[in-house]
Amino acid sequence: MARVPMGEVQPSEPSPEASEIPGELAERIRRRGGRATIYDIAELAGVSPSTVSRALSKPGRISAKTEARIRDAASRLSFRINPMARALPTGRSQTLALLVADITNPVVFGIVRGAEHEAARAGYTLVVAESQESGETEAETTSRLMPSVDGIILASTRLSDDAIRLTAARTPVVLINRAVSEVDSVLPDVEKGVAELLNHLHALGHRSIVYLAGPQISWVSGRRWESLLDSSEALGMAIVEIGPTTPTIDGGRGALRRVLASKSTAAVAFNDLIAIGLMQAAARQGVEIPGELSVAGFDNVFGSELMCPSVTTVGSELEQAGRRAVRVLLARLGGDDVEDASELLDTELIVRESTGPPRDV
Amino acid sequence: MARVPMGEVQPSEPSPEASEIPGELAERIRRRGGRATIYDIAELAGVSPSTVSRALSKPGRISAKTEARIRDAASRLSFRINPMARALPTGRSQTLALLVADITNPVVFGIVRGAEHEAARAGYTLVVAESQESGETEAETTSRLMPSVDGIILASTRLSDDAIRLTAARTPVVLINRAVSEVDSVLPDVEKGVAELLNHLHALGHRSIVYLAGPQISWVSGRRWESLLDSSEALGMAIVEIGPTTPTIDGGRGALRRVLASKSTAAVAFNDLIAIGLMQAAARQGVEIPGELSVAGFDNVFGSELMCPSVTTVGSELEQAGRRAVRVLLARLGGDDVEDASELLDTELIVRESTGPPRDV
DNA sequence: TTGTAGGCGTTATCAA
DNA sequence: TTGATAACGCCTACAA
Repeated sequence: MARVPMGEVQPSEPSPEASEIPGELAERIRRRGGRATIYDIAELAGVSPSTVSRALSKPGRISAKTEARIRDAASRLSFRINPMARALPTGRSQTLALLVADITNPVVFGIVRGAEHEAARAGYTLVVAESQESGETEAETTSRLMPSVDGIILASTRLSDDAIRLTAARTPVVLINRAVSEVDSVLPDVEKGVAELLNHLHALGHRSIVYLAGPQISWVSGRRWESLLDSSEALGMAIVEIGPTTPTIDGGRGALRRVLASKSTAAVAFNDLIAIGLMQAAARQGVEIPGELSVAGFDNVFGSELMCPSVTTVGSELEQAGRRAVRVLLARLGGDDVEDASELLDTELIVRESTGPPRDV
Repeated sequence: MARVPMGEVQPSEPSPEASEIPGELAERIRRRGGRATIYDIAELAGVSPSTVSRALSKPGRISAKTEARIRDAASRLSFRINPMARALPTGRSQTLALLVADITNPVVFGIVRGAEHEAARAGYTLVVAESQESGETEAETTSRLMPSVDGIILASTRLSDDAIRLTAARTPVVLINRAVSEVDSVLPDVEKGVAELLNHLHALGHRSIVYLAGPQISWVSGRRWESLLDSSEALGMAIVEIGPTTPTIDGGRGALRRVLASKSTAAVAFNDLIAIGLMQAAARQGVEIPGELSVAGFDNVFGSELMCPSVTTVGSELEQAGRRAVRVLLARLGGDDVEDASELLDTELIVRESTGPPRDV
């Protein structure tokens, strides 16, 4: 805080004790837009640029005194390392990409938040991009992003297994909600939640179920169907799959007729959005829920609780999925062992108002 | 598609007609991880690297024939420019940052989507980060991101005017939902929507209103309050402001008691989330909505329509806000005139079920 | 522990 | 129109 009066010191002779920056240096930095480089620090601290580089990037491999002097100089110049300049020799941008099918789908909020926080915690930056449910857009976006990120997280990807393996061969990839051999993935324990759901429906008295599938290309939709099939067989319930459906509220709205046509007493939708749409259409047509039709969804999305009746759903740990995907990616990048990559994320049934006993039982 | 049989041509002599790559070159590229550089293209096309650079970055300033040859070579090597390498001399990363207070707040979905699409359309990458409603985190994130982006969009920022001006002085900044002199911003036409809302409430018979404010630091909350004040004065209605409240469902839940204590017949919440929380708390306490209390929110967030009763709200063009913020930023970067930056985004009242005539009128 | 020198892939300046 | 050549800011052998 003590300011040295101008002119009392020779500005040309930098004195490490004074909190003042030689005019010439200051001028040079100013002209450069205020951004100091390691050369400036080196000059101010009276060492070589490489020493500065070492001090800043791998602390400890340098004499404590020198390091302190360098840190001091760096902060006096409010130095911020230039990520691009660092990325050039290292090939590392400290950036991760997260690709989602639809940014406005509430399912991704949790994933994005978890991933962003975990990335920031590790000093990484997260780029979020949207494929709009299109494999083509996704492929394009992926290859556009690839050169500038160190790794990619594919959430609910619409790519083919081969396409995924191909990009995984060029850059580290972690999948969320999709399994492909040889590629890391973060998966929910679908079986558990589905079993809970079907037990619930069975206990209510339902014996026939219709599964309203998501997009044809959706791997999760397939998984959920398989699980439902297993569970319903075990319980001796009838089940049919109809679809595919766009995984949006609109998609759900358009599917009511086919659902009713199945004469099932309960409908399980691929996700909450579809379930909500289905319920809205039902309300409009005077179909009582859950009296005439029980409805359940997946994901425990924001809004499923607000809906009336509120939506019974199989929730999973979205935020956790995002966090773990980043951790797995960083572990790969660091050459570390990939943690519990194969461990499934917990999943659980959340019973709300959209499921109840079938009227005619 | 016609493949030249191996060995029929001298691999050392690249022939532009053949779709084949000299072994030595291919080998070098392979060793580098498959990523070709402009040097590789230069070699393959028989020109100098600088010519390649020109051909690829500013098409037209080169002979058509040479350019074609270069493009051909580039695609044969499936060349992708290295963004970091380009960023070094130009100082441009082709990346924009979008800072939001809370990623899981549905208000931001639209903004993020609009911004992401507009950015992608212009060949830019969008980085999304969250400040978690904290000015400190926001300042830190901003300065962390600053060196690696060409511009920053601050949506619902929690920074002080001075802090904003300071960062705007170092890097292009566009504000969404916040006005600060000398800084570009994208703003909604608050007055219009608020006037519509108060006219609606007045017509229903309400004469006393309570405004449940958002965070103290929220500029929008202040703007909304000012507007409400203006409109209610004009209509001769009583109005009081209470708060501040966390702009979440939980925040709204906790505010019911104070709202009821005001004895107003209608509550206007800072945003839909607060309105929803308020309504949930009311339902739990048996307070009938809209019979005993009318409730309205802002933003027309996903979920406000699902809630029951569904929420009357003042909606604004979120996606449009994101798009325009990016456009303004890019215009600044390009030195172009900033378009309709001062033009306000439309805002409109969406009447739903949470507002109705007060019971005792 | 520190400094020297060369390279990362691109753009930009200046000649040719 | 094209080609050398020198940045851009940092990292990293290698040498001292």
